[in-house]
Amino acid sequence: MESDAQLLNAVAIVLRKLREERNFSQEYLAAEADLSRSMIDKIERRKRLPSLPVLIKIAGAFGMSASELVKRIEIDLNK
Amino acid sequence: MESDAQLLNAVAIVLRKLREERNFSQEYLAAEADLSRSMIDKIERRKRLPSLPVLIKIAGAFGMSASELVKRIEIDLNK
DNA sequence: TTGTAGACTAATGTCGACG
DNA sequence: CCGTCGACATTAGTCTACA
Repeated sequence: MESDAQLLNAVAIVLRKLREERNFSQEYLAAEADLSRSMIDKIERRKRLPSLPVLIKIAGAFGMSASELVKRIEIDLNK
Repeated sequence: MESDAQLLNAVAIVLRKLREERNFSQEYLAAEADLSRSMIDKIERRKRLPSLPVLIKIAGAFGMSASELVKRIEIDLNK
């Protein structure tokens, strides 16, 4: 099953890293991405996996493309 | 909302194109990606948007990375 | 500012069937 | 081989509240 746990982990780590690099609060990021803070929080705590539209929104909030964001997740997955 | 309809459309088009390029049947692709044929069918007919794990599985079945697959979707979105 | 959680709605994904 | 669909289970995502 290639373990969703690993994926949850990678997404959480990448998201938090990007957010902290930019000194974004969860609330600010949520507003920029047009998401609830609850969602950001849950992704970072590995309680939820973002859907494709959410990935795109988050990538947009970070000023990058969704494929770039996914690439970072894949890189983290292979560690 | 950046319209989910456009996204549904782009994903459907990219998936079908890749599948037909490789002469994969829906059933074969579903087996390779460890998904139901129903899911492949629904994505191609814009009834469902794939989640991140599903995107990764489909990309794997096509022998490409998820970021590469997402990139193709983004390219199609910008047309 | 973040972690946590409950209750809820919406969407995803499966199985099985039929044409 | 594909389009379609209903019933169902699972997961994503929101809102609210509290430490």
